[in-house]
Amino acid sequence: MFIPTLKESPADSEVISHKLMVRAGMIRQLAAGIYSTLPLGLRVLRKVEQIVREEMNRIGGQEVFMPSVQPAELWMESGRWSLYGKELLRIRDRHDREFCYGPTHEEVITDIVRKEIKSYRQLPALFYQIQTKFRDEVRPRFGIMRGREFMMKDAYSFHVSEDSARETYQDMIDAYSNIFRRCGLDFKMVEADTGTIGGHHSHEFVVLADSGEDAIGFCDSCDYASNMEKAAARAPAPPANPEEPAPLKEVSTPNKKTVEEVSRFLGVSPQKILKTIVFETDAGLVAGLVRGDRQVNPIKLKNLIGCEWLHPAEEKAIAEKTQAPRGFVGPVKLPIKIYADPEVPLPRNMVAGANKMDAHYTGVQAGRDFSIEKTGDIRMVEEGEPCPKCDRGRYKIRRGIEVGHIFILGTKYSAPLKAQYLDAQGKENAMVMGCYGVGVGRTAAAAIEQNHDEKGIVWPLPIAPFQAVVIPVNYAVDAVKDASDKTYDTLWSLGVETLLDDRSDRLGVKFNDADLIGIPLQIVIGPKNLESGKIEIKTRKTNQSGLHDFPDVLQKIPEMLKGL
RNA sequence: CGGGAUGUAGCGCAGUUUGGUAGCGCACUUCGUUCGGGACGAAGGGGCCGGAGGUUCGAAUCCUCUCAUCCCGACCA
Repeated sequence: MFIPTLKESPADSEVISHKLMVRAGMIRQLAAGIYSTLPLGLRVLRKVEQIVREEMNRIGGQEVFMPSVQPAELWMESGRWSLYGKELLRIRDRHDREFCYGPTHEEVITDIVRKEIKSYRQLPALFYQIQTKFRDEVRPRFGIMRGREFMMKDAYSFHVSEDSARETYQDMIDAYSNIFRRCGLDFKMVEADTGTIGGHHSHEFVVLADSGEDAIGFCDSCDYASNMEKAAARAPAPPANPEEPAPLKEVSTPNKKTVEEVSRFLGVSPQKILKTIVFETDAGLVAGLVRGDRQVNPIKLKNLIGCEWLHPAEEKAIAEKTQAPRGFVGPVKLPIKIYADPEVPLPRNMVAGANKMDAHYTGVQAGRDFSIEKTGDIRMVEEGEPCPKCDRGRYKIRRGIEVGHIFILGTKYSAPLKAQYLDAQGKENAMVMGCYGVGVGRTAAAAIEQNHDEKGIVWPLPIAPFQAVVIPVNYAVDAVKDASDKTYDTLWSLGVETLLDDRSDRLGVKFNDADLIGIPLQIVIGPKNLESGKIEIKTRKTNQSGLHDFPDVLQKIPEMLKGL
């Protein structure tokens, strides 16, 4: 088998899974975020795929295979042709017709279903596929973990009702839990924002790893867990001793722009300063107001406003509306809508920018000095703060790799694409949809992140490319060759996927490569042990080895594997 | 898309400051000796120094442009 291992990691790799996949001869890079999968790597992907298939089939999923190249019209119909942005790789054919390389397949599956499924009697329906997707990521990185082209399982369900969708959603939760458990992963299911896919109910499956790109918050006491995009803050308790309202007063704060500078200059704690961040949105400029020691969570803010998009406003746009440079913006007499965190309107005297250069107000009171358009949780939560769900828990914040994401979409696609069914009363309704993704390559990479040591990969048995590797000490010695070949053949006949290292390299090379590619069981066959009828069996994970009778032990190997 | 860095043999790198026609380690080929944890010796093969243009008698080296890749940030199922 072609397994081009490397002693040194390529210079352009950063995370451990990327280094090890390249070193183990699983993948090679072709362009930024685009990888070829070599034989060993493919065997792992196929293992993950097979587990996914089994779990999808178990809950009634039917496998399909949809085109990777999709016509623009379909995307225009759903509205995403203009919404999706540069991440969508757009291409033209020879007739100058527009297409895209599919980043996901809601449009295509919905097109199939709207044409073929007409009656409530045909619902619910659940389809899935395992396909290569392309998303033209701004910055691909971390090897196969954040590639532009990647293998993904995507599933789509169609229902007559929200309740029905929720049933399938629950099935998916079970299936996904099985998938990631079977892949040997330590994962968490967390509440998530729906992002550009849309919908209103969503969970991510996240593998805890320091190299992960997602931050997640979870309770150290109950089962609450959420992506930091969404992690809820517990409603603030009103202060025990409300402060006597002080008059609004302007104070000079020359060149004090940051919360920290103002806090030090005026001798007030950051908690008593109002942080005013101006955002540009499709609904115009808005201000997000949080306590000085907090951070605005733009996604929560966007959801509170109910707008399509939002980003921090340019200095120029701020100046036009407020006559104040950044750092001196405040809510008092601010001519734009104010959205505030619940910590803001508590009865306290606050400090805020005076909307003019080098000045702040003290004694600011929400309600009296400015009015709030809408109050809601719009801040980032922090490590150690109280859990929003239970009374005892505290937030923990960790990084993780998103390996699965499930959504209830509602009618976001079925309505514009007119995927309708006739109900029992003969009335037309839009189907309720759900969609469910698993990053296949990312799951394999995540498994490496969680299962490796200084020598290389330590594959969990279910996704190991092979279960055993036969290492002849010297394949040129007839007795060793015969015993090795016999072991190899016997193991395959016993259903053990086995690799035979028949290279003429020195033993050390073979051992090191075997450790690197992480096959769970190493079977070492050498002339000395063979003379006394023994072979050596070593487990990769524990590095423990023992001598066993040859060939009798071969029959016991399937049993030994079960114990791993 | 902003900031930073790097492109020299299959891989990892030196050489660039101070211009003189390319080197080291690993890998590869051949021979010999080795052979239970990345062997040793000898002899070899392989690079128009990312690309284009310019300066110069002469450019891997200096200048301009360009492309690629990586890192940080912004963004993101």
